[in-house]
Amino acid sequence: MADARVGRLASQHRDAAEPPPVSYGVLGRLLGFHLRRSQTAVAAHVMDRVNPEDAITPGLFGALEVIAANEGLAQSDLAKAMGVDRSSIVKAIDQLEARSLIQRLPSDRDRRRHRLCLTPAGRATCARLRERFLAQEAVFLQARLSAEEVETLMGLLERLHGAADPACLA
Amino acid sequence: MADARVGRLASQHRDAAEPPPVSYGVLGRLLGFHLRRSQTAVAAHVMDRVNPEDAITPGLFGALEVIAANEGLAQSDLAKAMGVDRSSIVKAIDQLEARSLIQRLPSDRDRRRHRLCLTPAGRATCARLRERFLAQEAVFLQARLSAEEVETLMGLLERLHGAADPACLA
DNA sequence: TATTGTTATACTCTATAACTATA
DNA sequence: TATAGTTATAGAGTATAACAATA
Repeated sequence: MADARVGRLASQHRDAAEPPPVSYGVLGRLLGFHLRRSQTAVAAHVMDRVNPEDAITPGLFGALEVIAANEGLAQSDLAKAMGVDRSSIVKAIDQLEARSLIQRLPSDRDRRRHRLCLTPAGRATCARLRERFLAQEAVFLQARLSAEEVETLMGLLERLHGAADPACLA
Repeated sequence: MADARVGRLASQHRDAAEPPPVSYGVLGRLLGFHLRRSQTAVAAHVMDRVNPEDAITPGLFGALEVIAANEGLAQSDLAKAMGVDRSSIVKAIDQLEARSLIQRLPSDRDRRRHRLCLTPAGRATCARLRERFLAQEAVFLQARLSAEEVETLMGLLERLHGAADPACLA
């Protein structure tokens, strides 16, 4: 998902109106279209500036951050929080563990469960990435929206999906 | 799961709060997170009610709609409009053509190009899907936001990505 | 030389189903 | 029986690189 299209639109071989005035039809009135394009644009911007050092994806950082905010949670809980099947989490956990950012620790209450915990290195990396993601999103957003508009947008999106953060108050 | 018999199993680790109060940490302040969750939620809602009859995806409908709004455009133009590589479009076009919704017609100006055009059936299907997508998005949105808030949201997202519709005025 | 469509290939993300070990 | 983690597998969706035909 590199999406590094910073390249030029080289075709200058025609006269005046080069860019084909393609119409999006009804897509301009479909929220799903705008959501997808916006999500892609933000992810591409952040990935282009965060990835080089850490080779991390937004999804992988999301998992790391949720583990950091809920140390000791089980993989099933993480999957539920991320809105994916528990089988889809395994490889992500594998990657984070292979980088020594997290550990699967045994639970003594229930020997089926793995308690997901950050390593000291994981805590440091997570803290660094957290600032990186916040900072780079800010760069992207500040070029396009006012601070107030960003707040409005966040609030509307939060109401759109149900995955708000009831425990974020703590 | 209808948890009718609470007395038996419910006491282990399900004492007071049934849903694990997982915190999302900083994700709640990251627009990328909210965009992804919202996009997934809208797509799932629409897919669940549009798909059964037509077996179409938002992406496939998007391609169909752009072709409908720009009949005769080339595959490269469609790819550019959709924001993907031209090689990624081929299979989508194949599918739409296999369902007899569109045709690849030869261009007499440039024999490398294929002019993408809808069949009569494609025009009918596109019109039907267009209403379906609009209607089902409306169902989803009306349960969550006011009409004014939807307008605000659309406007903000449109400014977030650059893929606005300059020709949508027509 | 550059562009269009195409193919081969690979990689990511995701889901389903089945397995195991626990509970 | 039900749950937690895992594996195998499959299917979208995307990208890169190379190719033939054409410009």
